[in-house]
Amino acid sequence: MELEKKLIKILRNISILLQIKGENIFKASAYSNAADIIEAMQLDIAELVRNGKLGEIKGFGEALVKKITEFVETGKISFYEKLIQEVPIELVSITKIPGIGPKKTKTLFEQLGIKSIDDLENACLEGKVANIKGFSKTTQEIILNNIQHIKAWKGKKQQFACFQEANNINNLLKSAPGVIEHSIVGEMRRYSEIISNIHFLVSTTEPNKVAKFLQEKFNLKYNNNSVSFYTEEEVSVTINFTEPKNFVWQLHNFTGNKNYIEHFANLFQERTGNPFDFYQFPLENIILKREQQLFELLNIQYIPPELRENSLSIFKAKEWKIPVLIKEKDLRGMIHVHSNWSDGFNTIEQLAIAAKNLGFEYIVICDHSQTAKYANGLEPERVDQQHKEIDELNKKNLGIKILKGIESDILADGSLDYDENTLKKFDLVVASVHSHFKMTKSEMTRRLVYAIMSPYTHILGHPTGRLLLSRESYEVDIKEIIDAAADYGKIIEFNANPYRLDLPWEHLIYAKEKGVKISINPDSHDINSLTDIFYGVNFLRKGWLESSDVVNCLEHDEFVRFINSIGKS
DNA sequence: GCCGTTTTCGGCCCGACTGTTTTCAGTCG
Repeated sequence: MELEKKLIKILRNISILLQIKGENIFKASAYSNAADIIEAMQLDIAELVRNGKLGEIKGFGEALVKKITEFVETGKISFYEKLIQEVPIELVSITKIPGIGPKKTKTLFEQLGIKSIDDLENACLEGKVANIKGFSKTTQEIILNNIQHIKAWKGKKQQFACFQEANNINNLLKSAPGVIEHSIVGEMRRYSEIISNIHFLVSTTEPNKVAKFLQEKFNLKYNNNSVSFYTEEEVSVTINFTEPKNFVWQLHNFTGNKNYIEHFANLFQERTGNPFDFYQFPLENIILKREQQLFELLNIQYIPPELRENSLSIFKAKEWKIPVLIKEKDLRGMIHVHSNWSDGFNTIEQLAIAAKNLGFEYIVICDHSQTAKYANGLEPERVDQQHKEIDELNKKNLGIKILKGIESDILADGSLDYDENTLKKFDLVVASVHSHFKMTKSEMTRRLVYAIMSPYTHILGHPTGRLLLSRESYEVDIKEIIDAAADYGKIIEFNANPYRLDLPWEHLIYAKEKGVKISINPDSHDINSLTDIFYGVNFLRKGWLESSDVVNCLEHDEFVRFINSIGKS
């Protein structure tokens, strides 16, 4: 997939550069659209070029086929090479700043020669941006503010975006001379949503040998007991070395975060009478073979790595009250999936069969509602047509039940996107915010509570609206939202899209406390990302959820009964 | 640039918000 990744990036760059150049927007979109298709459908580009089948895929015309063929054969696209001579490639980074699109980027470049985010920051600080026509002091301040956000996000990645690199390093350590044992630790092992450092622990008696081996692959810094370096994707990596006798001890200590370790250290001291030492296991007569032994030694329950964030897990482990956390195989229902009726790539039948093959008993299709024009949302007439298709598919007995859902926009006033007659037709309604993000906290909270109160709402979709490392949550009192869901017996979504992971795990803990049921939903737009639901389970675990907290774990008939009971009381 | 076709070029992606205008261009979902 390396080839495709490179191509996707080039196509997206072409799209942005053409827009900066002032080309027809539809021409520019053709490139980003092609990139989206390659990504969503996981196309094997080299194979398609070889059999001459690329042109048969919708969205790939003569020009794109020619350029992509050139790319497969030479690794380059001459059109692109020429384009970046005309428009500096660095300008793409400026369009990533919220509120700055291609036109403003062009103006900034032409008038002030701004090419990079650093240039732009300096120009703002010098007050030059406010002097350009079309900009103002307020805009300048907003830009500066947004640059601060982007800088704070630099060097960080979403957890899933680090899998490949962590895996590569893992494989490398497997074959490295001198490595006795090794494990991932830190944020990755805890399943943090955002990763700032990929961290490994290596058991070895010959740290120099291991370091030398790694030195051949990476440009690294070597201190006594660790090496650090950056990957090609600019993620920081640390590898700590330890003597075999301290491996399990350090595995535990490098996994927990600071707050957890502080509380663990106190407990260790209290229960063993020995001072806590981060690197050396203080009890000389015991050799730890597994982490479990450590918890047994303190006479507390085993704490899974994803819970080692703070004192809560230690407190509960002392009381032996850590629950059996949800597992992938507990899931039975696939909820909130988009088909090609709105902005998805696959037909309902393809989605249903794919979900069945992943082991699911039922799937709830939730396309966009009518206000979401940009996503080809369904007007009431198309809702009827879609329901007819679902009825027919269900008659075919595909081996999976298909339910009629909708992802209804929550309008600015908190109402849903259809009249009652239409709303009654759905088996399930996910209500989500897709517009009017900039409201005051109290206005947004009132809006969401109003949507929760609707007798037709079953699930509140992506409750905070955050996009990891690109958009903050909108202003909302999330506790009040969870309280309202508890009061009205409504479900809250955990959106398993790897860029969302919304509701955040900290709030899942509160939702569980209040008895609110959670629905884990992939919000997928193609068959490949249905598996995001499995990725999401890790974060439900991080939020202390058990299978009994999650509606997707209900078998079909129970699920339908449960859904039907909502809003009727 | 792609698509679909009354096959050779017009439509495609709409509407709301924002900030800067004084009637609208640019951005975003």
